[in-house]
Amino acid sequence: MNTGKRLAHRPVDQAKQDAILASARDEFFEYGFESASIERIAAAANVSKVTIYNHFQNKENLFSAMVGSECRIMRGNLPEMSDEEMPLRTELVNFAQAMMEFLSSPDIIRFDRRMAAEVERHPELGELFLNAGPRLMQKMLIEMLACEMEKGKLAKANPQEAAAHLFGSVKGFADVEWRFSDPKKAAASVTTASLEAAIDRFLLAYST
Amino acid sequence: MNTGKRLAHRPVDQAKQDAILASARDEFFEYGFESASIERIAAAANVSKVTIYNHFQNKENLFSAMVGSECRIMRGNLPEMSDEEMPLRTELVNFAQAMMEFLSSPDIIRFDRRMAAEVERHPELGELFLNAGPRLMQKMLIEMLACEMEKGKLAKANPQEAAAHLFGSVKGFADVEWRFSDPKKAAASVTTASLEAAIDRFLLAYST
DNA sequence: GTTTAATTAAACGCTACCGTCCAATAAGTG
DNA sequence: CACTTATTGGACGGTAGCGTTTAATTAAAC
Repeated sequence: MNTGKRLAHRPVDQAKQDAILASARDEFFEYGFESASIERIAAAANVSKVTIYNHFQNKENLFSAMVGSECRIMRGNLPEMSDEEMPLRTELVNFAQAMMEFLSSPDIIRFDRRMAAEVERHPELGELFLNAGPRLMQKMLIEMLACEMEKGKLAKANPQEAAAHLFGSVKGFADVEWRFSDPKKAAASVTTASLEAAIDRFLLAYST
Repeated sequence: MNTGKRLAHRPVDQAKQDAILASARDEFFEYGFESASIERIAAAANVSKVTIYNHFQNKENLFSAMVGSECRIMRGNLPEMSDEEMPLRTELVNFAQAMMEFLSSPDIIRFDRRMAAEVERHPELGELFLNAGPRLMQKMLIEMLACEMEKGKLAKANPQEAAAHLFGSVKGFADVEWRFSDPKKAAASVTTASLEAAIDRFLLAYST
């Protein structure tokens, strides 16, 4: 009796799978879904085209798998709340800083730019992305603010709204510039000072 | 002697030019630059392929011309400040409302989604878009707030920063949802109440 | 060493599009 | 009318990619 494993076979080469997904990411992000070439992906991954088709059936599946994989990675890299007790302002500044650094990183911007276009043809991947990134960050922020309201450090208010105000104020016009201009130039425009100014205005608006 | 006009010729059919640009917009926005088909554009515009090449030389030029044309249109549709005197809060709410309606319109979202992707390959078009839309709106807001600060209705502060805070607070998380989820669903989430809440917090943070 | 499945290289038929060329026609001006 | 230019349809060579097939090779399990 065997335990469900097939008995004699050559196992899948996991390294190749990873290489395929990585090449697929580069190719799809560079050219977009429609004009990405599976043959280039295969070549870049040092893999036969047939191997790709064996595992992913077609372009759609490969793209979905790639996006899923990238979402998992992004999820793991999300900025986290620190556990230590610290003054509210410090806590907010730290979070805002981590958030802006994350959002302005080249990988995220590339992901953002390309996914925005592909969502029209792949709506379900838009939801996947939202749930793996933006909505998670939103939830973290909401809980954090709700907690501070509970503790009386912030005026009682709708934490969902407060999170939107904080998040939005900190971003300001920056994200638009990131998306449509040279990210390097745009990223430089976010200074610690401008970030702290946003936090301070927020604290003023939500002071007890 | 003639005035620079050539004397005997068949004039360009302007209606055809417009049809070409309109079809180009639909095609490029639907498929992206790389996999848009000039032959489909020609067919959709009821025009011969040669006519397109006569006027736009190649795909790049056609794309640029289309984006330029769309930017001109967008510029004309930007929400404007009303001239009438009215209470500050009313003024801000009106502007915010117009802004959100503009930003969440299907045309703008489509434009935004596609341009984000194409900017990597056409950086100059990103600048064109920024200057025709976002940066203009930013400038309007800055001037408006600077003016109110001058009048003493708002606390003296950096108007550039204040504009970022106002703009960001009003948008909140909405634009992310617009871009990656079904715009119809997402647009519904922006209520007058949430909009007024943002304005009121802003007024609190910048009260004199 | 035998068996089984993973992987490969090469080629195939098919479809699509780019950018160009040509000969024919249409629509205005003088 | 004659003239000039815009526009057309069709065809062309060249490139490129998809998804499939085939026959051969490889790597592990037994």
